[in-house]
Amino acid sequence: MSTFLPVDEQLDLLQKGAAEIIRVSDLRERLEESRKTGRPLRVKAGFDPTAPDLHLGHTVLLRKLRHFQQLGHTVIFLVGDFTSLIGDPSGKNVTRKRLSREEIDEFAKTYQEQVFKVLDEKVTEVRYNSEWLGKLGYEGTIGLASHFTVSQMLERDEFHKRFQAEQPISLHELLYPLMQAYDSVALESDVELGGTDQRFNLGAGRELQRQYGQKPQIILMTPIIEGLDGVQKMSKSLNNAIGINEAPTEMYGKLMSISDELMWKYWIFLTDLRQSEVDAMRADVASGALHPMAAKKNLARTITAGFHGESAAAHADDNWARMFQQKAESEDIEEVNIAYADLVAPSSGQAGLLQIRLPKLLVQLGLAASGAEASRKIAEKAVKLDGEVITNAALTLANLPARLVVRLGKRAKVALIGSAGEGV
RNA sequence: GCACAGGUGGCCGAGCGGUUAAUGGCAGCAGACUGUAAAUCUGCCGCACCUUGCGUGCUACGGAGGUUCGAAUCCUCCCCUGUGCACCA
Repeated sequence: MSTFLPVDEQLDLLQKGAAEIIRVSDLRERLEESRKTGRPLRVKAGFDPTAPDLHLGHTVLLRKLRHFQQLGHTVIFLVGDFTSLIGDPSGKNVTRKRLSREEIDEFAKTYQEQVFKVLDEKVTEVRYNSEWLGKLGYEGTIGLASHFTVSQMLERDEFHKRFQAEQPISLHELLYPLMQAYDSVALESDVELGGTDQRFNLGAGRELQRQYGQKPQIILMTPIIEGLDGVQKMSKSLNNAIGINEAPTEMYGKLMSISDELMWKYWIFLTDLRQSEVDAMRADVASGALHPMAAKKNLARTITAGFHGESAAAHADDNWARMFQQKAESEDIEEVNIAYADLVAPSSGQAGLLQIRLPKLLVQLGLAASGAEASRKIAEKAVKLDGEVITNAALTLANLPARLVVRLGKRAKVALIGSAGEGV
């Protein structure tokens, strides 16, 4: 049953956008064997069910998994629930609290909802590593640990750097690579995918499989892509990420804000275009045949459509053009109901005058983090009310149920100020 | 357990008794510029209040006390990190 594509075609797709494959020749060999016997490859990728808020950086890996699925191989979505069960006090989080079974299930569920925006749910095998790690016990753990030496562990760049910098390394952190490696043994994986930052852990899997008499898995590493700033890796905590659950207009707008240089990477890692197609487009921009902004709009639209559909992407496209190219207000800015009482100065409640404090309004709208910050922004002439720059913190309203378009920098919101306690 | 070196604002890192809400750098925000950007330049970058003033008050340099007119800076105890030594059923 040779339902698999010729090996060269499979390799062409799989190699696109991969940072590194260990080793390509092994992958070819294994693909040939699979095609001959009709046995799909078992392709594993692990996920911690702790931060179920995926961004485009995560989708680089997911897209690659999807490619394996498209070629008919078996993708195993491995939930690393065991590490969460025992609690992980690593890094700066002093003590990440130990999660309950229910919490893990909840996280895993929301994780999968997001993952299956890219992966095909019907053909994905979902597994939990507590299935085998939970049974290992102390004895099993020691046995596992005996396969590695301390200096092997310290070869890991992360550990090495921390050791050199006299930063703390908790003992249990050394055990995580072992657990991940054992996952590969338990699943008898043919291929494991991970980010380039996972190199060490992925390699540990190969090593351990060899010691357990299995053929070592092939490693396919996907690059860590830069976030909106174009320098640091995309990460929610660095505030440079595009979440896959973000609204179409947000997603589109953020994509438009990346640098031209970064755009080409996004084309390769976040769309299905082949390398040759991207190269062609890049040549067109270089020659002046294609405006870089047009290429970027196309990118923003393509990616947005992948998560929200064509019509939502088209709408985001129009909206962006109106907001930034024509400098008009967005069609669908968020409206926020605010109680009048929350906007007046606590001390001077002047009767008759509908006077409010603008800083309070900005805070209520979420446009400023604090009143002090809002006051500064007003002084900087960064705040616009219905299109007019405002420099005075005190604001008198004409009548009470009021509607104001408030803009601070790039962001704008509509304030609906109600009369009494509870908004409009 | 002992010794030594450290713990400063989101991060890195100065300051080591007083014009210090605390030099710099990074990150962030805003303005200008532009093709939306990026790069560059400029301003801001603890919180609250209003009289928006080079205003008033509060909070802040691991924690708790203490010395002093005055402490991030000196003392005591405690907590945490690293390094070395010791110990190790």
